[in-house]
Amino acid sequence: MRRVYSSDFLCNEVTKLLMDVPEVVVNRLPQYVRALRQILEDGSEIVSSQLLGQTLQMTPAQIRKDLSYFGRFGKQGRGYNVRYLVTELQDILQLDHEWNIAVVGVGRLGRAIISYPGFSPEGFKVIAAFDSDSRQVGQSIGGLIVQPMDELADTVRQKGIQIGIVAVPAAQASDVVERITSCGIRAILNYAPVNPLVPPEVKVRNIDPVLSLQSMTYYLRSGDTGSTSN
Amino acid sequence: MRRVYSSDFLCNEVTKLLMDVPEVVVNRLPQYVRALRQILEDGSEIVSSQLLGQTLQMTPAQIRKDLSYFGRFGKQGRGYNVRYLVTELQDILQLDHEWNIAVVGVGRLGRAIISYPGFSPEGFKVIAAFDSDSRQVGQSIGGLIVQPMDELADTVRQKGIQIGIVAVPAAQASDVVERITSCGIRAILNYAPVNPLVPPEVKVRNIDPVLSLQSMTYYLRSGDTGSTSN
DNA sequence: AAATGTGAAGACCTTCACAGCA
DNA sequence: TGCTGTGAAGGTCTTCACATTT
Repeated sequence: MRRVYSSDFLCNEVTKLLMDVPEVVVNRLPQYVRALRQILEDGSEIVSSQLLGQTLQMTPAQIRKDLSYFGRFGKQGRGYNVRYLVTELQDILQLDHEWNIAVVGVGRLGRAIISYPGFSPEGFKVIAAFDSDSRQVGQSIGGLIVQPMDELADTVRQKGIQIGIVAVPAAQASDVVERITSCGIRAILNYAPVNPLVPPEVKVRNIDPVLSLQSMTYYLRSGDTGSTSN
Repeated sequence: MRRVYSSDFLCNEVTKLLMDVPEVVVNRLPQYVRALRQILEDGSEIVSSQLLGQTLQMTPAQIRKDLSYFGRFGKQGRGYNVRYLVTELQDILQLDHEWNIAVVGVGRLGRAIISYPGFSPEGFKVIAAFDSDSRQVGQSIGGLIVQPMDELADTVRQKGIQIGIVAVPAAQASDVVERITSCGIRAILNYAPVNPLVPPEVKVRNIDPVLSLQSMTYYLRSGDTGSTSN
């Protein structure tokens, strides 16, 4: 009944990519890429899960298990070829592509994002800016002319924009996210202090420093470092 | 056999606070606070876990379980008194305090953080700024005079600074985190693209938009929305 | 009747430990 | 020998489902 190639066929790398990989695992891959690039810069061509784990404060087992979702990149007894592993992970994450980004909202925060020099070396290009405030429209920010919101859909299509960054006040955020997703954009980096509702095919990452601070203050109880005196 | 007060005594709120609450639970509390404040503004005095769950895209069971780590705040058959629940959660998270913050690194990013208007309404006050570059020292940014790094320890002590924000380049981040923690600071918001190693009593929250983008691109595979054609 | 609080069950993720290979 | 890749075990978090209370 079972055909000769079925086992290998079902387990090749293409199929692995289509398998359900836990999202926590995917979220760690960029950290691996960053650490591996650093290790390469420091002159090592080979790395063990042990050593990589020390660098990233993770257990070697977790790293091996994570990588095993995508293929068999190591050599038993030796470790991983750093150069090879980096390129594989970059492929998996599609970091070889260039990604075009539109920023919506050009207030203080939006301007800082547009001028942030850390995106473009990683292949993330902010190539359009939008604002609903007509006084902002037409202004030049970091080489971009601010466009009105009703040009969003056309520009996304014409310029091949795949990622949206939301930098508008909380009150407008849900509407803006709705407009962005209805243009077919499936990845949103959201700086507004709301957790927008999106269709299941859309990924959102929220960046919210106030929430981060508010969860840390829980642990800032006076002299206590975790031990109790019974 | 069972003494009248024993159960209540062992389960009072002080004891609950000392129990080990999962960190994921603590991380959700600020979201509850934000949503509850909004609900209050919208005019509701009572809310059910059902309704709160809809707002936050969480299951009602999760909300009830999370809250149960800290006390019994609801009334069966009625729901939660919003005003009461907000104040309880604010107490738990210590959001009634004012928290003093030092920003280290006054480059583009550090300046944006110092001038960010979203911290202070939430009780987070940036009251000092430091930089290792002597050309920055002495400059005024958002009303703060940039200080040299060797004044860090004294200023932290004198001004009662409890939180540090790191906004320096990756290469300096580990050193800066080390200096900050050695001043006794136990909460760090890190904008540098590294995951610094800290003693167990120190909490770090990393804010790294590039990592967020790099994990989303994994999912941006062409027309596929998750279904396979067999 | 309606909604909480919570043990128990289930899902998910991490770690272990070892077979297998260089 | 040394290190990977991986089933199995262990641990953590989420969800279920219902007794309980208003």
